[in-house]
Amino acid sequence: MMNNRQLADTFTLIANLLEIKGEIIYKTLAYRKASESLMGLGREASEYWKEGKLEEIPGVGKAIAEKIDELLTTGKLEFLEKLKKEVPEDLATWLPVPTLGPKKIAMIWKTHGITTLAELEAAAKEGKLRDMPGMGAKSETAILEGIASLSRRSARIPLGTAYPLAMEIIGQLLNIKGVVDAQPAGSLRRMRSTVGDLDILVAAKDSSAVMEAFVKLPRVNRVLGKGPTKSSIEFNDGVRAQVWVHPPEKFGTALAYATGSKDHNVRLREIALAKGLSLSEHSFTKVKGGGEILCATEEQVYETLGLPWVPPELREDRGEIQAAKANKLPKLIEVKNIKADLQTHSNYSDGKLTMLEMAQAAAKRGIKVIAFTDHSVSLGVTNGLSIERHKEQAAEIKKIQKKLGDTITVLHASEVEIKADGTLDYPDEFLASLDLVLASLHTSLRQPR
DNA sequence: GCCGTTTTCGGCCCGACTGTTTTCAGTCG
Ligand SMILES: Nc1nc2c(ncn2[C@H]2C[C@H](O)[C@@H](COP(=O)(O)OP(=O)(O)OP(=O)(O)O)O2)c(=O)[nH]1
Ligand SMILES: [Mg+2]
Repeated sequence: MMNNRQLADTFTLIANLLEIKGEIIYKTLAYRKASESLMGLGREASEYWKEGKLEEIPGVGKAIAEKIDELLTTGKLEFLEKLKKEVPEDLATWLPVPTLGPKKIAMIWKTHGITTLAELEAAAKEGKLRDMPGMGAKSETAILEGIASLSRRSARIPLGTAYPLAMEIIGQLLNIKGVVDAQPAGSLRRMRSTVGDLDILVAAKDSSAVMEAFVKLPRVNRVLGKGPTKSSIEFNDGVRAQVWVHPPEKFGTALAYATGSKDHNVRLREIALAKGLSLSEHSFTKVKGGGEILCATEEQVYETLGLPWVPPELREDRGEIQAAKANKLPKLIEVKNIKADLQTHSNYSDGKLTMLEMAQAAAKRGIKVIAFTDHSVSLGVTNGLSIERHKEQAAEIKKIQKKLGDTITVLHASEVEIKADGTLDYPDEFLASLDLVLASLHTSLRQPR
């Protein structure tokens, strides 16, 4: 049975091949949207299917529902098999090459009859691409550089790695004369768990100094583009970053744009159009008769649209527009709302800090309850605690509690191993003496059900 | 191909940068 990812991959492939084929762009868009929608779906599409409700999935209409049905029933799709015969599947592997899109790919394929990435590289090296219409020596070199960049290109970067990197760049940009503000944008500001690149927005009257400094940052491997409003770079490790510079009086529209997501932006722009306004990163303009509204803050952007400000974390076009319209945006849980940390490891097992250090740090962050859930005895690699050592730990926790008074409540707990036979690591009588017990699996994960 | 309290047909966001081009197409954000 195909899962959502496999279905999504199938529709992305269809979109890619259709685009190379030269199909109506909105049709390819529909397949792409359906694919994205499947990726972000909370439930398996097969469940909708069993209930006969496939068309309730956003972006799925009659035609795509029928294709999902065929894929779930047979595991195959006649439409795609036929399409692959018209447009070789290999061509889709060219799309990740920067500067190559569906139009150029189709032209190169039809002119030279080549389909694999290796053939493309060879053709470019032989100088066979430069004579085609709309192409020249530079575009040929760009393709070769693009192919080379594919191997350098890192996967998406975890937020925890990307955020400090971006803040470091922002720190350097803030030092530049004339820079009023610099903020993380894109998926970084939306706090996605991984980001594809580092997007940064700078407020400054004049952009040239920022652009010059940006492309000369340490460890820049190549400059992908450099203009008066936008520049982008690739670092040696393949990580990409881009910066936009807009004047302070446009910072609101610019930040809304740069924060995205793309789909959220499109929704905002549609709402603007319904009000007779055209929204871009620069401003709102009146569709009839002209006239411009500048927004220095995001609040002004949303206010102009008749919406409350939407937290970046929600800007994914996953229902937040509807919620905003109805004034029913959820109140997000923030770090300051966290009152208890009930899963921690101290240096009693595989943690690095002492319990006192951790309890003090937690108290400093406003946390009211901390539970020490060090590993249990059978997890030897983590220095799991014997019952004897638990007694020491209990005594130490008493001392810590005394020292810290009522600033924080310290609980004596354990992350107890569930062993291969399903039993727990300690006898029930001992578990009953703990304040809290977590049970978890670390070994023998491949047993039959 | 999808979608709809202004539409069941006719729209579907809008602009920057590059390289090629004598005014714009393609790609990308
Ligand atoms: N209006 C509009 N804005 C776009 C479009 N594509 C991208 N943007 C805006 C919103 C994005 O959040 C922002 C940065 O683009 P990115 O490609 O870096 O996307 P994002 O950072 O959201 O995701 P990522 O983790 O980088 O894949 O640019 C578009 O087609 N239209
Ligand atoms: Mg990004």
